[in-house]
Amino acid sequence: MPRPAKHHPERGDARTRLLEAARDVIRAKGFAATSVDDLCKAAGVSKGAFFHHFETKEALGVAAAAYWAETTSAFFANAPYHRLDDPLDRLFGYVEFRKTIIDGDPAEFTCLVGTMTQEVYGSHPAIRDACAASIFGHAATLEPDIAAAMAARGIEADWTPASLARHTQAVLQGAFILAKATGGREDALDSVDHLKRYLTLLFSQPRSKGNTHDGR
Amino acid sequence: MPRPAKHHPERGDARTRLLEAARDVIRAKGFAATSVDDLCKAAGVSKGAFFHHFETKEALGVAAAAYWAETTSAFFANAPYHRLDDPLDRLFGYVEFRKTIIDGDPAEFTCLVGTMTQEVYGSHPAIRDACAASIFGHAATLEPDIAAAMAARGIEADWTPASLARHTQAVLQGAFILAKATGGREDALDSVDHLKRYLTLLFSQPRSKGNTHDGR
DNA sequence: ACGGATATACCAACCGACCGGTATGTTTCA
DNA sequence: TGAAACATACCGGTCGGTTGGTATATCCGT
Repeated sequence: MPRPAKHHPERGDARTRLLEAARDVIRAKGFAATSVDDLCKAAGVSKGAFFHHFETKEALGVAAAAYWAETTSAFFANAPYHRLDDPLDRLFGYVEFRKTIIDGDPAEFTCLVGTMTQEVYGSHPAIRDACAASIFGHAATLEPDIAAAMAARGIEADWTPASLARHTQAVLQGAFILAKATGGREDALDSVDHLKRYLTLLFSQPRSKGNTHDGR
Repeated sequence: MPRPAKHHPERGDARTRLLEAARDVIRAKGFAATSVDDLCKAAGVSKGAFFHHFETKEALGVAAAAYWAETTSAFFANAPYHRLDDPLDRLFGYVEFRKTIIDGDPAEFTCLVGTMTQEVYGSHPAIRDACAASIFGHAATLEPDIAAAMAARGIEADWTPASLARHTQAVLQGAFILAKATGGREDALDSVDHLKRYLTLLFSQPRSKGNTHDGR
């Protein structure tokens, strides 16, 4: 039985399909509850193919986290808010963009690496590290705008751009948990609104000199 | 449903030991990765005892969430910050108290029901509901102090005490994820500090409606 | 240009261990 | 003595992972 093969491209077809299946199924069921057979069925691939591309299930977890980091960073890099001139506007644009993503089922808008981190941080350090790299790498992309916004407004703070960037991720991850708990999006959106309000207050609260500017 | 009387209360009965084992093991390994045998071994009881007290593993998950709600609510109810006179002081006392708890290994200070929610929200609705009841029940205990603090300072806000209370839980849950990702507590503590700063800014806002933040 | 060696990409069948759960007791105590 | 509180042995199914194989693509000496 000759099967259609197309294997010169660097990344095989089955591998990508497995990674996409992992992204979807693990977000819905969690890493531990997702069996290799689940993944193979979702990807339309045999078990032999799975272990051809990934040494172990753990290795797939690591690759899935890396794939997530790749695809999401491209996704955010192409988002429209980057075209805004003011750094602070871009920061608010990011948060607003995150809000627009929160739609549909939690399995569709929540964070793969956040979910996996919480589940496997103790038992699969390799996956945990790959997830951490994704989370903190994404947070780091916010730092330049935060730093520029602070500089533009002469803000002297007892917090760093890095800590605020990571805090935004904490709020988002926590919002996802609330959304999963209720099954709805409202509490998550409310929490992101609180984050927006925090940013508004932070950047309209001159610590050093009285600078009067528009609140937004 | 009601607890049977203890016949021979030496060292606590098997049911409680299983619940405590569930609290510890599930926080470290997650619900799905924790087997019934794991729980029995950790609790020092036989498998027969497990299924004598819990119909299924899912039923144990529900009971573990309820046990968590019970024990944590007693824990917070006895915390010293409740003795403060001012409602806002009690709110900050709560947050500060949460900070002091963040110590040791993540498995020791993170939230059982937050972890379980994220993992089983899709596959075990009964557990998810029990976890949600614990999370939102705990958040609700903060509402009276928030409302009183708002009233005392004449704050008219576009947010409700309930939404702020839930936001505090979102930040804490998100902070736990950061802690699990890094293995350390610093990012978690930083995030809670941002929450404290947010509360400070919120409650030092001008009390009249003439403030300029549009928050959108 | 061509055949063979080699490597890649995949598949179906299979394996031992372990999973959640059960059947059948034995002990403990009101 | 009866029921609740445990314990032991076991079951069918599923788990992550292995085995042995096939079809195709690429390289290379001739």
